Amino acid sequence: MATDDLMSRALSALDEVDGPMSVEVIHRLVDVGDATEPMTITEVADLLGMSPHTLRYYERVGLVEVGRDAFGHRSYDADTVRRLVFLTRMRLSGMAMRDLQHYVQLVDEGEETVPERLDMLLEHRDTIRRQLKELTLSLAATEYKIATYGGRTGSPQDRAGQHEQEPDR
Amino acid sequence: MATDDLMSRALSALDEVDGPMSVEVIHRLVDVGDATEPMTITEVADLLGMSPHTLRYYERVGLVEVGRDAFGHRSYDADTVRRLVFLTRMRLSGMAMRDLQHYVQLVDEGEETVPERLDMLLEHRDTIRRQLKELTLSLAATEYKIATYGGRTGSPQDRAGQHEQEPDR
DNA sequence: GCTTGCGTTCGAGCGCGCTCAAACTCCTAG
DNA sequence: CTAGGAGTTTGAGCGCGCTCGAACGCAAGC
Repeated sequence: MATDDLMSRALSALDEVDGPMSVEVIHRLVDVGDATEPMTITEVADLLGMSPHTLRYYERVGLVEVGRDAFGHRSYDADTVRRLVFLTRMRLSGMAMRDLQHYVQLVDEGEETVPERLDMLLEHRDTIRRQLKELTLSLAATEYKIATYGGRTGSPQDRAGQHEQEPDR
Repeated sequence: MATDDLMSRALSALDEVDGPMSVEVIHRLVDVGDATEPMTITEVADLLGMSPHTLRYYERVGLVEVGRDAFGHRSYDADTVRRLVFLTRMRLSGMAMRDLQHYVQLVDEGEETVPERLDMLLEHRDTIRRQLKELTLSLAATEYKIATYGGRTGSPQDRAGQHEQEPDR
């Protein structure tokens, strides 16, 4: 999955984020750069864990419009950064570029598209939930196999159910 | 993510799977076709939610060896199916084909590669855990935006924290 | 005997999401 | 004055994981 790419990049930056899912965390997701100075492309790239190349690409395909400063360099204002944070979140959870393009098009069309946007979000929420299920199953399978190999999983139910039946083949 | 592809296929089949993560569930993951008759390619494809094309492709790249019956048709025995179930689980959780190829090569090399296999699994377990974190964040962001749009999320903390600050832009 | 269906092999093609190279502009520091 | 560094545009290229088409084989049913 190309999502995988994005994901793996984002994951490295995630290691220290732990603790409870709180409103505060959600705000970190949504309110980056709240009423702050415009940012350069590399600053935004660093913030989002992506390359300037990718940011230009997102602009090219119409996901964001970005202003220029006096030198012709891109200047990302707070709103644009917020949108990019949102888009990155959606990408990370597997929403296709195609769908994101559709979504921002709806946004540009105005308030009467809110219901359709809502539908997209609801559907995507379900997709994420299913992904969570799948991943949880994969995690269980992985830990199961780790257990059959006799490894310390570091998980709660560590040494449970090793009845030696040749892990692989 | 190409993983996305596989995932989305698998997800549709997942809708009815609910309830607690139990040993029973894990066994469903690992012990499909326990000591049963060999299966045809389409049977296995249906079981795994993938196409016969993809199964042939997996064989081509060396992930499995598959015997033939009297007609030259592929015949998947229980061990092979088990391996495919495992491989599919790993793919679904984002392990690269390259890594899976390496893994099965290690399996073929024998018992002395168990430590390296274990390392791979431990690392992959961590990857899955990070993905779960990421997805959880994305889910929160999605639900937050749904809330700002005034939609019923169907989630516990539905109408919490709508302070109207234009969802998008 | 001929069609239908399910399988085979082989190589090529494709969609996605980036990723990069080349040639260029502009500003700043030494 | 020159060199370095950060940015720009455009179009092309790439890696991944399938996915497909074409030509063929074999068996069962009408």
